[in-house]
Amino acid sequence: MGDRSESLRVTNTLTRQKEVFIPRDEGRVSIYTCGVTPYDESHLGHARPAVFFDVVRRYLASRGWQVRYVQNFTDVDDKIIARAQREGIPALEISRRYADEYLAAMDALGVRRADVYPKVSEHIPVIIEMVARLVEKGHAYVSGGDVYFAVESFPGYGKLSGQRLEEMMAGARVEVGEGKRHPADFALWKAARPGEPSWQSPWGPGRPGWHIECSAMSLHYLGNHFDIHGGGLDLVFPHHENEIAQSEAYTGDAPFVRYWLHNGLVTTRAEKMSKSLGNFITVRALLKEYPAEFIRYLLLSVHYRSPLEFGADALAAARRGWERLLLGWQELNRRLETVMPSLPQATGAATGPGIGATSPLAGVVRQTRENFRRAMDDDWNTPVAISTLFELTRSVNSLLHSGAELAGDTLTALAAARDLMRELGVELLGILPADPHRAFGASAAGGTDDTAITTRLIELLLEVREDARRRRDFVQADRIRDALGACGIVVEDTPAGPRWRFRGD
RNA sequence: GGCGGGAUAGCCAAGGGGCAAGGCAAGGCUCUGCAAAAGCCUUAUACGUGGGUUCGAGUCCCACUCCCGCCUCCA
Repeated sequence: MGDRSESLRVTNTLTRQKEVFIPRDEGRVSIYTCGVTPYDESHLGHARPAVFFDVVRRYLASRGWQVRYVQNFTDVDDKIIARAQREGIPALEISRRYADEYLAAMDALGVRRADVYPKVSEHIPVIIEMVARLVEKGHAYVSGGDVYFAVESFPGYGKLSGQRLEEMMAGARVEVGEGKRHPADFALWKAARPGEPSWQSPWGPGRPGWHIECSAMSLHYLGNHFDIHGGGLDLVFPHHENEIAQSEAYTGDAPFVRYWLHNGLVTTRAEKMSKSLGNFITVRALLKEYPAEFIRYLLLSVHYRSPLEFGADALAAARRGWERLLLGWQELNRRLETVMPSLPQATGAATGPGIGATSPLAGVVRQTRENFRRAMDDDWNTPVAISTLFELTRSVNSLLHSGAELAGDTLTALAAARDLMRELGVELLGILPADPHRAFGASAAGGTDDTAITTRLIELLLEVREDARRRRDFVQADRIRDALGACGIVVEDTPAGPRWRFRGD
C-alpha cells in the first residue's frame, strides 16, 4: 500500500456529504477525538468510537500517512466532583482512577494508545489564555465570576448542527440562566463553589466550562485547521457546535477542523445505551464472556454512522459469524504449517502481483485486497470490508476442502491468503487473533492455572476417547464427547486427529 | 416545537437511477462410524405507505406513517 491518491472519501458532518479526504499537511494526518469524562467504568458505548477511530488511524497509517492522534480526558466535571464528594476523596483522584480504568479497558480491546491524552487539569493556563482572548475580542463576557461565550457574536453559530438561534429560543428546554445574555450562551469559565476544585484566574477562582477544553487542547496540540475531529453523534450539539464557535472566534480563521466524523450510538432495545438509563454493559463485563477480537468484530460489523443495536440475539448471531471467520483463519494457518512448518509468519513476499498466478485463489486474494480497500476508502465501510474477508475465507475453505495438493502455485496463493488475512483481519481491523493457535476459553481473562489444568484434563479425555474409537467402541467415544459437550466443549474429529474448543454462545 | 438520521429476506446488515453484498437462521446434498467443522446448492417480481419524475426508481422529488438521536450531562 502506501498509495494515497485522492481516493479516500469521508462523510463530513459539517456538509453532510462525502468529501475527498485531503489532509492539511502533505503526508500527515492530525486527529482529535473527544474522550470520556472519567467518573465511572467504561461501557460499550465508549468502546465504539475508541475502536472505530483506532481502525481509522490504523488504516490511514497503512495508506502511508503519518498519524498524530490526540484524545482528551475531561477530568474536571460536575459528575466527577459529585462522586468525589460522595466518596470523600479528591476529585482528581476519582478521575485518575477511572481514566486508568478506561485505558486498561481499551488496551484489552486492542485499541492503540493515542499519542497524547491531555487532561483539563493539566492545561488550565492554555484554557485561561483562550478565554481571556475571547473576552478581549468581544466574543465572551464576564458575569459575576463566570465567563460566558456570546453566541450572537459568532455569525456561523449553528452551522454544524443545523440549528438556528431564533428557533432555539422557541425550544422548550432552553432557559435563560441568571447572568446570561442569550439562552444559548454557554459557560467558558465557572466561578468556584465551596468544596470544588478551582484555579486562580483573571475572573477569580474557578474552573473551565465543559466545551472550552477541547478547543484549547486540540488547537494546542494539533494547531489550527487540523484534519479530523471525532466523537459520538450525541456530541454534535451543543458540544461540537460550541467548539467551532469558540475556536473560530478565537483564531478568526475558519475552518477550525477540516473533517468532522461522528459515530452512531450503541443502543439496547432501540434506546441509546447510557449511564443514566442504566441499560449499559461495561467493557469489563463483556470481556469476561467474549474475546476482544469478537467485540471489535461486533462493533465494526455495522457502519460507523449507524446505530448499533446490542442485544442477546444480535450477539449470538454475530458470534456465529465471527467464529466462522476465526475457524477459517485457524485452519488456514494449521494447514500451511503442516505443509511448510519452517515458513515464518507473514512472509509478505507472497502477496506480490503474479505470485501463485496459476491458482484461482491468487485472483481471489488480489480481488479481496482491492475490494477491501475500496470499501474502506468509501467512508470507512467496515461491514463491507469484513464481508470481503468472509469471501476470502470461503475460497480458502473451498480449496482446502477440494483436496488439491498444497504445492507450487496453490501453496503460494494459500500463503498469500494467509498474509492478507493477517494484514487486514489481524493488523488492520483487529478482529482476528494474532496467534491463530490461541484457544478461546469461556473466561480468557480467568486464572491461568485453572485453564492449564482444564486443558490437560480435556486432552486426557480425548486420548481415552481416541482409544475407544480405535476399538470402534463408539458408545464410549460418544459418551465422552457428549459429556464434554455438556460442559460447553465442542469436539471435532479431523483427519489429523480430534480438535476441541469452547462453544461460543 | 426546531434540527438531524432511519425503515432493505424470518433476523442482522451493505448498497443508493440499470440483473438486490455479506453474515445468522432454515432446507437439500457431499464428507464423516455418528456428529461437528467445511464445501456445494436453494431461500428478495412487493427495499415502510401513497403519489410523481424517468426508457428505467430501494436508489431522485412530494406527502404520509412509524422509529431513533440531539435541543439538559452524555461516546
